Amino acid sequence: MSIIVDNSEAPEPLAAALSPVTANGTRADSVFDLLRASIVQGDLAPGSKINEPQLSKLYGISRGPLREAIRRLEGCKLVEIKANVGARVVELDIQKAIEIYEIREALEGLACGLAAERATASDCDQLRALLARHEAQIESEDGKRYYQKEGDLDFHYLIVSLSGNTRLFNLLCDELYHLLRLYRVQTSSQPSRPAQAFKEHHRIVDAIEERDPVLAELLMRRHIASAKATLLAQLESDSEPGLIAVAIR
Amino acid sequence: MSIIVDNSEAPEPLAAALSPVTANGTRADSVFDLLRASIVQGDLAPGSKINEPQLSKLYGISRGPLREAIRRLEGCKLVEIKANVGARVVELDIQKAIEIYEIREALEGLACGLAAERATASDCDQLRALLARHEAQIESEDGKRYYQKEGDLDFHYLIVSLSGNTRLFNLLCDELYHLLRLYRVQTSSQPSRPAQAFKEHHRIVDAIEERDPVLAELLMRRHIASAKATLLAQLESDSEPGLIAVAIR
DNA sequence: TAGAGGTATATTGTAGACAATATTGTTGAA
DNA sequence: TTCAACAATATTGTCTACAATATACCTCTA
Repeated sequence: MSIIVDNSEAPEPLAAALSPVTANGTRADSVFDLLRASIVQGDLAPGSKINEPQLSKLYGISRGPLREAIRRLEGCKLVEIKANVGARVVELDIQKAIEIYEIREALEGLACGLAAERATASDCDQLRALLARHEAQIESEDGKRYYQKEGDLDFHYLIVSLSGNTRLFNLLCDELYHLLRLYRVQTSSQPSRPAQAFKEHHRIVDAIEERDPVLAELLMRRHIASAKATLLAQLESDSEPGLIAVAIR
Repeated sequence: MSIIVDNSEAPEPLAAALSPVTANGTRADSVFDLLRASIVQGDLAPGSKINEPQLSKLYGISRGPLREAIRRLEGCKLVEIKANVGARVVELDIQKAIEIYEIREALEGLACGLAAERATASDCDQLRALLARHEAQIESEDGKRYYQKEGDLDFHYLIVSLSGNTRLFNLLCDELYHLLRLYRVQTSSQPSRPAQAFKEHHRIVDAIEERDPVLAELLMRRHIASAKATLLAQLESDSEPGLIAVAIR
């Protein structure tokens, strides 16, 4: 599923890597996508330095657009920049995880409530179809892993898009979710509670289908609060500094 | 109150303007602050084009750091960039205002609940002192305007900081609040309901002081929902396209 | 006159070179 | 051996110039 192509010292690595992904846009946009993917997938380790000359040579572009891309990553909180020192990939700690989950609970609760108000019948069909697909996939081992790894975010992604709030969608899907994926890569990510999560997903869709915004919000908040609780429990056992285990649901 | 000094073709306008504000940091950081202030104060009108050569000459810097600053503004949603076309100051419409207030209600509700859990006695004293100052200022006409213009955000600012959630603080105070200020500049901003808002502020502090997170969250959400309702009512009357009136509380 | 086409201009996107700062390594003395 | 000061290196910050694209204007035709 890697977006990045394996370019070993190709003369035009960026152009080669990006033409299939994003034909339009500037180089700064392209390296932003590439860098974000590299960070989220763990190719650029948390805490590691962003070396401008090195990356500039790797991607075959000059440092100008590269620096613009880094600034955007800073806006997404994926890197931290110190003046005259440079950028480092963000490092995750317990505190940050708690903060993000607090925010996520509030925002996804909002999104779920709005979705319950605005979702059409065909939207609900889409949700049901997604859950059915998950159910089918969850039976095979690969599918199970998929569901645990990406399926959950797919579900949340769809609900947020059904909220109809564009800004909320950007906030969650363009910023927070990428950070969550980063957390996943860092964690050993033992399957925590897939069956329970699956059941909760169904109940959330029930509430949306019944046009019950209050219940939908409550269920989503509880769903995410459970994930936070699971996370905190895992953090108790894992005491490795700098590395934290995060349960995504 | 403008931060920008009136530099008519000065040789080092940026250095002159910035030394008192931010001695450290890069030029990109400095122009970011300057540009954000210009946008928020209305010196750069909504919808207007960000002309790089022009601003570069105005601030006495090259386009490199300027472009980095613009990228950061994009991250704050204060400008919108189109590839090969450039950046424009964001234009506000009803839809965007509604979306922002929905998000604000959820996030400030969260912040207020957290503040009720974590605020110390001295924190509560600070809140009381702030309200007392507002009460004193609200009696003079100037103070009244101040309270309407900035005092309210001061109150919300303090509560968010008491939440103890750094990321939430950044999200609200470094991004959303600047947008709200921008809305204020665009609006005729007739004093909407200062007395009512003042009462609501007091009740919110009561709940925080009594360590009642649920009530604190509820009151804050209601407080902001009222502001949203006031806004929508004003939008009914104002039908000028592109210009919207926003009640901040 | 209205519209299409093409040229001229302006603006954005990018590259490369230089300056400023931080980091690293080395030398010397206590 | 350890620490401090200094030199060497590397990296970041910035500027200037050039290429690519979009915009504006102008001409020509129907």
